[in-house]
Amino acid sequence: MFISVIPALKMPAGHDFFDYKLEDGSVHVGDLIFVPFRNRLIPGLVAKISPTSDVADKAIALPNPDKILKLPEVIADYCRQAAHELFVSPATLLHAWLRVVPKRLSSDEPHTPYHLSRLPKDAKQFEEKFLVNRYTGTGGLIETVQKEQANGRILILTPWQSRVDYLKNKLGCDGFHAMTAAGAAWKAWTGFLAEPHGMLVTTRLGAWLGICADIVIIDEPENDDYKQDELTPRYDARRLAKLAAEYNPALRVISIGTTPRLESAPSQATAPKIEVELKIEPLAPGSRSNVESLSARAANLIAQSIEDKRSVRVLHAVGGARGRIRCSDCGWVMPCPKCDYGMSNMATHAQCRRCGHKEDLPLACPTCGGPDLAKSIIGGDLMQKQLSKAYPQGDIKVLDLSEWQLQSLPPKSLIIITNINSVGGYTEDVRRKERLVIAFRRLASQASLAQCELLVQGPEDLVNESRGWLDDEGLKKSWTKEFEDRRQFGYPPARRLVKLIAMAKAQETDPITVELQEQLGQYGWEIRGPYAVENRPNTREPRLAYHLIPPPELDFKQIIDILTPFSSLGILDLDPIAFFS
DNA sequence: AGCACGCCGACT
DNA sequence: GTCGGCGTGCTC
Repeated sequence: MFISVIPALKMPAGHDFFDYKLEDGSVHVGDLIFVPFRNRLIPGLVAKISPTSDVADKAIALPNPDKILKLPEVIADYCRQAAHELFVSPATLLHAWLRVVPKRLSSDEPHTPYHLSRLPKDAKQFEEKFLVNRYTGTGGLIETVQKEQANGRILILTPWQSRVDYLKNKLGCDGFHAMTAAGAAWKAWTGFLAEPHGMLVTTRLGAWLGICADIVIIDEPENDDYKQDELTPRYDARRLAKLAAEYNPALRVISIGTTPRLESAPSQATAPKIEVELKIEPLAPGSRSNVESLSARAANLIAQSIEDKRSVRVLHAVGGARGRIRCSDCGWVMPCPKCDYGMSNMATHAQCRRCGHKEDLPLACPTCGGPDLAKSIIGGDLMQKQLSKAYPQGDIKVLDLSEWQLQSLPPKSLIIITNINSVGGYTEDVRRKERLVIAFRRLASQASLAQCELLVQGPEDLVNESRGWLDDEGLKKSWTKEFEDRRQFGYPPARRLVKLIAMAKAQETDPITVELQEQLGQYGWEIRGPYAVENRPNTREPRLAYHLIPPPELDFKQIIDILTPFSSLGILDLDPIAFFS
């Protein structure tokens, strides 16, 4: 007997199985076992059992292999298909999923996780809900979990680590994310598999476990953070859940969002109206208060709230003391010596927001000798100081975007967004509006649930438009306009755009462009680029990004098959989140 | 001979 | 992607 194994290690695309000769003992497809590879034992997934092997001469003989876990048989095909779509080897994907397998395993006899073989009566495989109160509301996540608990094993996916911790507590179950220690994470997900009615909360990291579940619940599916866009493999947890449902027809996927996504087909979904006391304040030079970045109106509302003994929360995306270290005389900006990005003034030191590098604060401008290096937007720490001084008796907190995720809003407080432009986080221009609308609706929902008053400052056109985003009609209008813009410039979701990232320096006649033009251009593909990837730490190799736009008649499968031979050129991404980096 | 380094190809 | 083998060239 020969067994074909997917080893859990990084390996270039093109490699599929490694065969071993089974001398005695029994294994099944889906078993996770230890196999000898080079000079070590590594975990591997049994993907095929066959009496013959094409590489019988190379196959190492295995006497009774050590079993780690038993997983459902279908996981082998699921892993191979997902790897195929991602242009990586199944081995690389399995390695990314399993991460660290403990050296010492518990002595329990492993058993295959049981799951349903068909959909429960009257259940739909895909359900989509849109709610302002996604967690504790009627039909919300917590109610859904309680209702479905009897129906099998439930995997809950959420975009952020802080949400994992929040939902774990709310639901009283286990969970893990990238910051969970390896042993604890292993225990969490293997424990989930051991229990037929298990519950687990995780981020995109654990999305593959959906293939072992009966129900996957996706929290805030409109959030881009479901997509790993920095490392390989660049998988999208939402796609993995959908693929798992194709391989396990009994798997149900329930999505609970607040804002329908900008999609390639006009969405039929209705966005729930967010009822919130919204005040908008266009940023104008004349309306400053004595606190930088806050308008006179904001200051008035703060004073009023303090008087009424209400809390105040200010969302300000810039951290530290100053966003940049900029000379007020000549405009010099302190660059990071490592990656050239502008450094931020963190009060005690200068720090690069991109690569984290720290430096001493300069005393004067190295170009002109000017002493004032504070000509830049105020940071949250300095704003907090100014506010605490102005309103010493009030409960005022200035929070940046990441702190905001960890805080719950005091009921009936005053919420101030210093600049609506910053709530979507850092994004390339193409997707700025989309991210902004989704983030704004999320913030407005939070404010609505805590019955807060919301003051939004920002550029006049944006703050004026923002009120419309709160209801379905205004949102559809914005999405229609946004979709039309994307169509005009040939960006997703209006057109499919495949990103290729290659390790190469820009040069006059680029060999990759020549190859792509020759091989794809003549079949109706449009090739754009290369674009030099900016802001790379100078210790890293330079990279080039290309856009490959397939002719519209090709479907997803055909595109993958055509592009597979090009995967050796670099990283291919069928569904990129960022286009130029 | 002993060692560092870099290139190349195989890994079952 | 990673590791080991092997050739090269430097030093003792």
